[in-house]
Amino acid sequence: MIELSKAEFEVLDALWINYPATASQIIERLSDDKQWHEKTIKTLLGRLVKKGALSFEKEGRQYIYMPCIERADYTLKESQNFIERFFSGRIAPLVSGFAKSEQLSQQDINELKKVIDDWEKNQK
Amino acid sequence: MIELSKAEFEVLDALWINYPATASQIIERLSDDKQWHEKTIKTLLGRLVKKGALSFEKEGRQYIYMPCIERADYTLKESQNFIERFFSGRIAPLVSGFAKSEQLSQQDINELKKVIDDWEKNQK
DNA sequence: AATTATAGATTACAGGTGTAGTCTTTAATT
DNA sequence: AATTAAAGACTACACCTGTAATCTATAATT
Repeated sequence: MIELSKAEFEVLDALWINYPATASQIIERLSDDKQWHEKTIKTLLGRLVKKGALSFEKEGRQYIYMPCIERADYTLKESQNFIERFFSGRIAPLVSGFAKSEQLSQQDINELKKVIDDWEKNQK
Repeated sequence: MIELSKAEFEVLDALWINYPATASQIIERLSDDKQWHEKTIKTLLGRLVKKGALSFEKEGRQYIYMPCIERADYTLKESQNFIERFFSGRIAPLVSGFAKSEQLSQQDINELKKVIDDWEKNQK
């Protein structure tokens, strides 16, 4: 699996919003939340290309970037990894930890119920 | 929050199994799963002390280590952090990702239902 | 008492990461 | 055509991390 650092992930995340996109567009998108220097983002784009998470095509003197991996795939793998490391691979203890510390809203509960519901329908 | 590396967490995790404990006991516990050199584990213990995750008392020429933080607290914070970074702070999309990729067993579902049940009882 | 073994302290070192600055090339502007 | 500006390439550098090896002090053994 491709391993991304936190900062690299955030750059890729900005691309996932809408792609293909140029470096300037990505920099623009990130400028709301982050105080990153343009050069910093360019460095991260380069590292993402090197790691195989992005590809690009030349257009004039700019690059047009495209993700090579899907967000859902990446986050699923990270989630599995996380749950393995901290909860021996079981998901309920994670949710239970949230419940115990009052981190769950009624909306979370409703959404979780729906996930369970859909899962059960799928079993039949 | 105290930030631990993966390796540091695993050492602390071995201490959480049962504490207080000496370095040798921790090394012993880790030897089943890990091929770590004794020196490596000592280094990690030192870093954990420096980060404030462990304390110790001298006993003869050994140290007796104690965790300064609880596992549940640490994993809860890591979980919040994780879910914030990857799922904008919402937990259901994580579970949903597992469901979609057939990562959920009937047991997981049962456990999740119980968590929801307990949560609802607690609301009344 | 002298020697040895062992615990912890200190040092090492390469690769990853956050965070840019400088260099080079080429498109755009004067 | 000459100059400037901007894109990407390359370089930098300190701190973190994994993974130990060496140094130092002291408890244990001969």
